[in-house]
Amino acid sequence: MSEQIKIHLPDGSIREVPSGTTPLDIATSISPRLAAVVVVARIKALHAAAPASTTDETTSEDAMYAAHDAAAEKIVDLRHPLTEDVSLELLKETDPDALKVLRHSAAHVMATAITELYPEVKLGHGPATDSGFFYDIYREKPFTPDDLSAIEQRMADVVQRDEPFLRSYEPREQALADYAEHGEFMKQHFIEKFTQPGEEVSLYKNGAFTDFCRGPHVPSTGRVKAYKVTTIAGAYWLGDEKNPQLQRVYGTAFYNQKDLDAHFKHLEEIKARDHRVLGKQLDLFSIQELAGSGLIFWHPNGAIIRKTMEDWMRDECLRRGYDLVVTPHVMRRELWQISGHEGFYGQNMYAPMELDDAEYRLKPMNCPGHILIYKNSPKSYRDLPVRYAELGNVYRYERSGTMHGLLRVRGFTQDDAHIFCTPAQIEDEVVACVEFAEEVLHKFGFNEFKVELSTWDPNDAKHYVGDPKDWELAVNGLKTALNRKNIPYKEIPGEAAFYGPKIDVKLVDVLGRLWQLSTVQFDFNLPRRFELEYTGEDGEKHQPVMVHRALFGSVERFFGVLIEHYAGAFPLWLAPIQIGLVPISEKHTAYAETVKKELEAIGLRVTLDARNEKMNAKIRDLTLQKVPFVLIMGDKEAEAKAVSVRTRGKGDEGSTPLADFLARAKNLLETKAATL
RNA sequence: GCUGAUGUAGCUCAGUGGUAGAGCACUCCCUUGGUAAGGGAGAGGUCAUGGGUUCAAGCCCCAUCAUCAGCUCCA
Repeated sequence: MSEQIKIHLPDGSIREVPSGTTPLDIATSISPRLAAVVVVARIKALHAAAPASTTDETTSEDAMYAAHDAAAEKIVDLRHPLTEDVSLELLKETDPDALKVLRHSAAHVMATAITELYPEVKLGHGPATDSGFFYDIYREKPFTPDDLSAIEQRMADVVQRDEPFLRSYEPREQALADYAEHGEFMKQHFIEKFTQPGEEVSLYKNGAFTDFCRGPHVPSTGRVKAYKVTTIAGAYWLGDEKNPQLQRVYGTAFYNQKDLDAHFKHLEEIKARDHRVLGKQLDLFSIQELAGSGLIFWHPNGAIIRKTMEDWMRDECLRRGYDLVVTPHVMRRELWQISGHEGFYGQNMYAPMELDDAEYRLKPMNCPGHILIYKNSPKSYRDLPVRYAELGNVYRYERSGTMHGLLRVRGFTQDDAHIFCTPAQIEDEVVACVEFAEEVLHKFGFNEFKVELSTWDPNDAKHYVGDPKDWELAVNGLKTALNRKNIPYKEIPGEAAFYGPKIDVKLVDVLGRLWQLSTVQFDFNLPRRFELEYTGEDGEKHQPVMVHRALFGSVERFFGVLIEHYAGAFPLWLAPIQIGLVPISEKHTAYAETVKKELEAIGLRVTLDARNEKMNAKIRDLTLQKVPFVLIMGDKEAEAKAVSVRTRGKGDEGSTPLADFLARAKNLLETKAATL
């Protein structure tokens, strides 16, 4: 151990220390105060060979456990002995990586509490998540809310004891035997999966609690200062619904109470933006138990927004060279057999219904309908590309537990289009679709998005139609288009539609959440299945290819995301009530009526609150309805033909001539401004 | 579909086996007001649905439906 190693610190200094020195030693040597606040260390080997990448095809489960070890840069315990030249960064509580470590440690603290309270449980795994941590527990009896608070209280004891997290190693066979003896089938599985025979396995021990774990951890349980056990939910062992279900106990943790409070405040904010909550408050839509779950009723306030969105979309399609079509909701079963939907998508379709001697099925997609229109008359290469667009209502069977407000429903409207073109035209058409998608997102106030390219999984070929050569061609077509637009994208194998690969545009909302909406898909299969043709320049018959695209994706889902993005405070052009009029007393109502007429004349939706109420009450009610402009008028305004303007989010702006306000509103309306 | 929780007035929610409650919203009356709630009165409920236990069920038990948090699956 007399060998010296060099430690490079972030300030550029280099320390020469004996091998085996720990980050904690170094922190202490810098300053004892630093040692007290430091939590973990980030190190990077300076000369070592690149870490051996065991295999490229890691499952998500592998990745979950391998993440730390695979990275050239890694996070280690403060007690981790350093044995080679490294760059070392001591992480304080404020580092995001340090927070992850804390949460992982909090999961151990929770597991400690749980095993103390309920010795009969078997442990699964307990990782940190984006917003906290969980631990999967197997126990015959479900945990009750009382159990959760008992667990939380016991955690306080564990924290109080301030037990150090100590790493140790044990022969694999020994660990396996120990776990087998206690019936810890999940731990056995993890050891078998993540370690090799003959290896030593890594264990972490705090007090009497030991867990198979790669770490790293904070120095001791006392560091877990602010935490909460939040909820419990079922989770399948290894994510497979054929396996037994575990109880996943969720919690979250922070280094201090202030951050924990802020976290819950943030959750409150998210809840206040919840489209289901706002949908009720603003009377936008409802779901009726009598009608069935996953089916949306658009109330007047929601329907007027929808109309505005749809009008814009139709106009935009026409402007971009699409033709509008409308196709039926139910079509004969044979059609769905030919298209392949019955075979590849049947699980998601409503059951067939019998009418006369034929069977019909509700449409889950619009493509076959558009194909029939294409086939209805012969096409020449001069006609291509043919672009059919429809706001088509589709119905898909979703399992009962999966519905979620407007975001996951059984009946919805797709702004669907199918482009029939020659192979040579694909690239231009795909580029045009992606540009159109960008325009849609910008128009509705979303400025950030991410692009994914979903390809097939050749190992799972039975879920897809077509042969590998075509798939490769199609994927390359989409890639070329994306590259031409210089759009960065992430490739995701196994996520393609059954008939072809797709480009998914995921938008990022104002809270940074990702939503899957727009999609552009390539399809060579349906043209083949329906024997589509066009006559080429050479007079011969050729087969067109198809591009499917939906930009809102689902009008329902897009609307749901829009509600959350704007927190219900829609820009003027979309707001159901655009202007609220408040006469100060009843004697000003007549003047308000004349103002209302003038505003309506330029196409504004106006509400006049003529109730027998004080103006403050009226202002409050209109404000809670998130009306963009509230115009208040009394004697002064009536005399001067003016209005007193109250702008949403800004408040009182004082009196202004009515003509000026009309010009301002007109401008916002005509430009469809994304804010106010 | 699975695990757990929840379902009471239009909305938000109290109500631990003995005559269904509050606030807001609604209707009427009084009040006629300068930038987020004026005062009073009234009306409104097969306690999700269907069974069961009990002298007695909103409350306890079973089933179904729906919602919520997850899991799984997807626009």
